[in-house]
Amino acid sequence: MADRKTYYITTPIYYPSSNLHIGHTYCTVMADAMARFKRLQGYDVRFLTGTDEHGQKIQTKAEDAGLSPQEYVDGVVAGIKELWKTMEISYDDFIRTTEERHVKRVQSFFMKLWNTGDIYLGEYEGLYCKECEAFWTESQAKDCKCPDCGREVLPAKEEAYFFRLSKYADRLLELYDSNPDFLQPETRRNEMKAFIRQGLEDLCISRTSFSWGIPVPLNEKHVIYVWLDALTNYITALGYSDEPELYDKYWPADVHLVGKEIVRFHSIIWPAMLMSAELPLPKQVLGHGWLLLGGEKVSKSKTAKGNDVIDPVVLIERYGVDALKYFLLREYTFGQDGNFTNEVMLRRMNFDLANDLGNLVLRTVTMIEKYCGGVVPEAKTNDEIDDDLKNIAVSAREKVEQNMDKFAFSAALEDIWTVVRRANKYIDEKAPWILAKDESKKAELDTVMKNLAETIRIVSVLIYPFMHTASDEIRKQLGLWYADVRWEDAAEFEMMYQEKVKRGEALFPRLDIEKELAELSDIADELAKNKAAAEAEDPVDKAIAGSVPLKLKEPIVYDDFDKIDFRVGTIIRAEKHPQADKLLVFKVKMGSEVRQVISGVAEDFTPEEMLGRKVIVVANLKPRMLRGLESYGMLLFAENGKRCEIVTTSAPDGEAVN
RNA sequence: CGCGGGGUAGAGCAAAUGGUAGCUCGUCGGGCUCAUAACCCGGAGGCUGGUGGUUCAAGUCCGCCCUCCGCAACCA
Repeated sequence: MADRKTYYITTPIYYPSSNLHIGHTYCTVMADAMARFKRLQGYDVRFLTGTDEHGQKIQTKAEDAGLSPQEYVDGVVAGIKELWKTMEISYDDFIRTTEERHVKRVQSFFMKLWNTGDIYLGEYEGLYCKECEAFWTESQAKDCKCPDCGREVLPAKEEAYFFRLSKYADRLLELYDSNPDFLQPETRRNEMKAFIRQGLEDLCISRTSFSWGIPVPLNEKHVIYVWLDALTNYITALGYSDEPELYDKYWPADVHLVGKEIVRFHSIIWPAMLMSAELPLPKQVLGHGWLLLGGEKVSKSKTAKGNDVIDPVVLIERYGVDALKYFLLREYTFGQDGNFTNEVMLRRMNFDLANDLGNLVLRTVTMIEKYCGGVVPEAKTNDEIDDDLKNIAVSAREKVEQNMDKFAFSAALEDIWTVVRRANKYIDEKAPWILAKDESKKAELDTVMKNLAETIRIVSVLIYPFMHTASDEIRKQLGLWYADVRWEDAAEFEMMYQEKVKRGEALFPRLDIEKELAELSDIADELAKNKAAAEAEDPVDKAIAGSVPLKLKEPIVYDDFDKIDFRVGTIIRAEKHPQADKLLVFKVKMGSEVRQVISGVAEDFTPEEMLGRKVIVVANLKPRMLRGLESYGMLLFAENGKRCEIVTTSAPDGEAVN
């Protein structure tokens, strides 16, 4: 057998600092669909995913949890693998950067770059937090405060190895220009070009400030810092440097599928390192967009936001893997950000899957059972409508291929759905229930049933890369259980003969969207609570996790706040208002000025209790008459409707409060 | 002047190399009863953010303006 063409596709290796969310799922689902598509087309596919397990953050997290870093990542990685199993991700290899095969090959790659002279020892300068023993960049450490502990960070230096990234700027620009496909979509390429033009600095590739990493071969004080460790996974997983069989077969990769935020690393650092090592470059880097929640980026710390449940496991339990995959691939256009809400998801599932596809299969199988004794008949007639259906069904395959070549999953699925919709329309045009009433129309009725069966068979092939379980179920119902799914069959119309159909359960049950929304909302609340309970070792973290937003008045801007003049004062006289039960009349000394302020706190405090107390006064409030006496300001109290506390301070009288 | 991306029917999104602005949902009206209250047909609804240019022709190319949003070296 002649060697089949190979296809090597990768996802990023994910950072297991906690469980993965719908965004990671989105990326991996795309890679999986592509891998399955290429396999169906006959390619020899290799699909790699994995985890990037080293670094400061992991080390710290593990310490907090009282585990060794390895124990910690083992736990998280087990969860990730479980998720991919649930999602039916068909990866061929899962690489962990803590595996021996990776460690030794990274060291070998490091030495390769060292020997070319592209690595040198220098000094890393950054903002250092002593407490956390971590370096931060200026943008991370806002206002010179450590983003983790909030303490001050100070400029510091440490010895570090550097890679001569700057040397490759011109070659990278040339790569983009001579090979526009290398980096897609185009907007990402423009960004990278601009980034390179503003000047590349050499890249720090080692650290001494933490130890959870791969040791630098020449110098055990250092561990290899993120990029050289992580990016090389794409070749170490293939056996680079010591087991050439897979490497020779699959490298260079056809596609590195990555999120837009790490395009830079894959399209600048990675090719530069490969150039230095004189290895072939991947054929393509594709940067996809993000799923947004209410316009914000999804983050690992959220399993749900508002009412939207974004824990893929929950969604799969309720709606199934196929429905979730379909939604992710159909709803969003590759490369662009898209908004995730429960509602758009449920609508997609209902309209496309339940109403269009599921219903088509059901009504067809039902009619074949009813009108043809459950056996797919032969086509004995033909007219223009039949031809139109056949043409649309048979020509979809090529359109899907064209769109898949561009990673336009959404458009590819749309192509498939034009077939589904045409089939539904075909039923309406042919009205088989009328044909069935007239014995003389039996031949035409048979044709309709046969053509529908063939069309659905084609659909079952076309959707296979996206929803193989649904595809299998359709084929089972059509009596095609005996036949393998073959891509080329999607271009053939006459393939079925006397298959025995069998009506099954609804492929995609129709969802009551209102009801689902309400239930998902409850689940979101539940998840938030569980999360708070489960994760809280540190009482502050617990508080943060359990935090529920306060119900507040309309937001104000700083200028509004700045208009208020708060002053510190001392109550030097306190007495009851002669004409009001609830009011106390105070004389408040604020530095040079003494003024009268009336407060409605007579039910909470006696004049004696208030005398001599330090208070905070809203000093520029317009004076107001209260039962015949003027009040020149207000005092601050904390209150909950029942009980009242003075807001106080020990600062000198007259001072401004901000 | 840091870099970059958007602004298209009520909503959410599409529109290689410029050539009658499409899709899904919603809405209004109709059809059908095989089917998961589903399916099919038709209508209404857009000066494609604004403005000035290039062109026989601009959502698409160029200038300026308004506006929303990402990124700035460990978040898919």
